[in-house]
Amino acid sequence: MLDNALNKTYTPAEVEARLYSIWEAAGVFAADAGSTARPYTIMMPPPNVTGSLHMGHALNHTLQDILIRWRRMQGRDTLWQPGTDHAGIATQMVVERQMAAEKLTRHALGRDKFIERVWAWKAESGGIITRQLRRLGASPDWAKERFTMDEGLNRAVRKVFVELHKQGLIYRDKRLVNWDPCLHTAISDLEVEQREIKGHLWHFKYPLADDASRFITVATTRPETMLGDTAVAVHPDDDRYKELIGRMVVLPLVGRLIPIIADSYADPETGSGAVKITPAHDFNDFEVGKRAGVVAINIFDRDARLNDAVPEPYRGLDRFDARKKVVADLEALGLVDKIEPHTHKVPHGDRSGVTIEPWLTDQWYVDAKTLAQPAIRAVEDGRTEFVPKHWENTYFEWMRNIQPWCISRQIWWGHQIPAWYGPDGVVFVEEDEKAAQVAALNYYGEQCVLRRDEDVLDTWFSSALWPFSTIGWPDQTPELARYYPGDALVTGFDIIFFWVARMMMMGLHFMDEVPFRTVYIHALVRDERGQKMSKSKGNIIDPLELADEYGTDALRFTLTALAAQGRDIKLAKNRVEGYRNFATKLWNAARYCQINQCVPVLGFSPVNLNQTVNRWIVTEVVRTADKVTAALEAFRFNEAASALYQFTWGSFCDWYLEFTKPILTGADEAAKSETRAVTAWVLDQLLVLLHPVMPYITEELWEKLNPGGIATRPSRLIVAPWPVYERGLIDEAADAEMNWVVKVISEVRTVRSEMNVPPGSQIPLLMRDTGQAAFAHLARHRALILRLARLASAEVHFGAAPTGSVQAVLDEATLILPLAGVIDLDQERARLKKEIDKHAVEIAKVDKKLGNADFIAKAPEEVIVENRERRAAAAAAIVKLDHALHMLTIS
RNA sequence: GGGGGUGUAGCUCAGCGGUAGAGCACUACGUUGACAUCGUAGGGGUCACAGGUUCAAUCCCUGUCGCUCCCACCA
Repeated sequence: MLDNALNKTYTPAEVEARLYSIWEAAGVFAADAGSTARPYTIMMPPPNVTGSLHMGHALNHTLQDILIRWRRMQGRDTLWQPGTDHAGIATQMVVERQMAAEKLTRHALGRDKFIERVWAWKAESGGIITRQLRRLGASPDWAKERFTMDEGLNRAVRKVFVELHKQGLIYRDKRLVNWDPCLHTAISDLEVEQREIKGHLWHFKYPLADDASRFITVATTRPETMLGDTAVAVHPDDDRYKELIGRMVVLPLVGRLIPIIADSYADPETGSGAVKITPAHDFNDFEVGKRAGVVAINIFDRDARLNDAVPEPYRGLDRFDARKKVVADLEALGLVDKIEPHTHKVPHGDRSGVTIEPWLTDQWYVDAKTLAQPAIRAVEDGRTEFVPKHWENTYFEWMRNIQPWCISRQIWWGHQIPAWYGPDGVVFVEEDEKAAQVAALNYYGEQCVLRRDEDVLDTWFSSALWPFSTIGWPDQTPELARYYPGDALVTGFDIIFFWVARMMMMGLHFMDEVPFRTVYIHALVRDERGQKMSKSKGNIIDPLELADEYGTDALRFTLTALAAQGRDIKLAKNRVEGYRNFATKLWNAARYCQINQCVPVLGFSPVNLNQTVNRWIVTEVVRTADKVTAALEAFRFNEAASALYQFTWGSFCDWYLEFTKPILTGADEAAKSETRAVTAWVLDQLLVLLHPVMPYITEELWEKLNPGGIATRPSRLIVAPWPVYERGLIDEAADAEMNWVVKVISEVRTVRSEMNVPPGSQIPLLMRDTGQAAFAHLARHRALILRLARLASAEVHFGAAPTGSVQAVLDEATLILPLAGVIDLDQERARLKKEIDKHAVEIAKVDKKLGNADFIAKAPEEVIVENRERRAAAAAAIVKLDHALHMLTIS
């Protein structure tokens, strides 16, 4: 028993590591495919192997863990599938940066050696993030941990690629891509971010070929691209230029003759109304060029330096140097019409941060448009639901306008594309080289050397398969049958397009069923001023530092309490501090219970209780459990947290534990033992309800408060059953009685404060004998009434034969209070008069408005007269008056 | 240009047809035998603004303004 005595405070650091390893060793996180229980599945968004835990992860995984722990306690067979993502570009960058310090480049090392090195790095550092998730208390099925590049997932990726290719849903195409000149790879539209840049708009004059004295003026923000111009476009209806359509201009600096073409893309209202066309380096121009049948001239190399397609003086120049030179040279020729300051959005690579160039290359694409159709319908039909609902708009908007998805990347770290080229460039897409050889043999009729495509797939390609690839697909495993589709997906809105949409497409295509029923989109965590946390702003709050300082449970509770739907989370440190205090409060309540020998009683059931206060707290427990369960079902995490907080601190600590003190120190042994048993029971229920949010402190208390072990009480809270109560436990009468008590107490307090009763002195509180037969149960409430009086520093005199129901007695108490002879009636009258005068004008209006002149006019006098004996009536009248005034202000 | 979100106490935010809520901060008093405190009470709000629907609007509708996010585009 002594071993389990609670220290004065809770020390998180001590218990967290110990309890986590106990849980993990006990295997309670593991899903059980052989179980008969209903499964509940959450696919963890795999964090990048390069990652370290930030506040977004902390929120994301806390919420998932709450759901998983809660469902586990409900008896569901939970699978929380963990894993990490190989994060192609990000990881490659990390390793290359490391190598740069050793003056090494990946090209010097060679592909195989480089990849070896990345694997070595992964082996060394890849576990950081999962260790950090453990510290958060996350309880996924670690034994099933996967990596997007492990063998099983590789196989799934290859199979998906090959099948989609055979179905014509993956194809190779030459078109403009977003080229990252720093990373030397194409990236998808989603990996491009537009940044506002203060630049210039240069207006150049292009002379007409057949009349060098006439010019057509074009404007550009990227002067260097003029070296690749192959046309000038004007609007077909633009009268200024109609006669020029079909004539040629001489492209300055280059000398190339290029046509003036008509295309409605040219906006007569913008600039000069004429626009230069550079098909190889602008997405719009590419389309215009295609329509007009003009050639596309590529003027950049992969570093975005000018290549040999431009005149000699510009060759090899960086694009920005070339820009300066082009402007200077045109200026020298007098061909610069004007230069205006111009602010515009410029595409940047989200990883490299450099300006992206549209560049003409061969890449692999997914026909997203086709795959999107079933994915759109699934959400329309409600087979998958977003919470909050409005994110469905975002999803639809993007899916309905979806563009081909460029999936090839010119990097080394990732899933190498399973495509092999024959000597003549014919491509064979197969799951492995052997199959490709067979296909080639069939095609050529002889063995030949095949060259594998060097590119790798976009990281998100493999993540898109996560919901089924991790549980066995393409094999038909029991896990695949049991855990697909998942129940909930918990993620941030920033990856709805990157990940959620693509899982929907792939899941529906290959599994013929949505990958998850509900997508819960949570908010972004910002700093306390509402700024996005970022390294460059230096406003990052490290979740693990907070966990060190205040305890993991306090951090988890904070995030939960702030996770309201529809608003970003502004995280302030003092919130965490507040919830640390909450943990301390809980700890001390438990300590109080222990000191008072409130220990769980074998076979105890909270029915047939004698003490009102006990029936009341049981009622509160049931209501709180209902609220928490309903809140979790609706993903309203903050409501769950708030119900738990209010119950724990308000109902349990402030009211129940205070009210029962007189009982516990009193002489009524039956009442005492009942109260002890109920107190212990309530605390147990509370620990159960709090466990999903605050797993550590609750588990620790569960253990400490159960020294002997009770057969019916699970030894570990993590596997304790989530409560389902009998409706009969709700006792409305007890609830009403307690409300009366509370009301009386507040009445006494009000009187005290209004009468300026000096501290320490007492108000006599008389309990009038109603003259009826004594009720036995009044005696039961004696302690309660005494407690009430003590709280109010009142003195209680029981009549010779206390009678009536508790409520009746308390009712009498309110009536008798003012008769104690301490109230200064003149003072009271003046106070009321002042109150009424203050609202005289309004009263008159109310009077008219309500046609209730009689009551209002007489109210003051009557109220005061009545009040000489019944202060409560006066209070009621004031309330009525206030109500009337309120109605008035509305009208 | 298109689409969201949001505007409630000094701060951070809940609530969302029926007399305005919490935490923190502030003030006063009380507490050191569960509580690195805790308790009780208090001050503090035309619920952004203007219309509309309703017996009744912070809540629903329309519009305006502010802040913010996403997507597209600006030669």
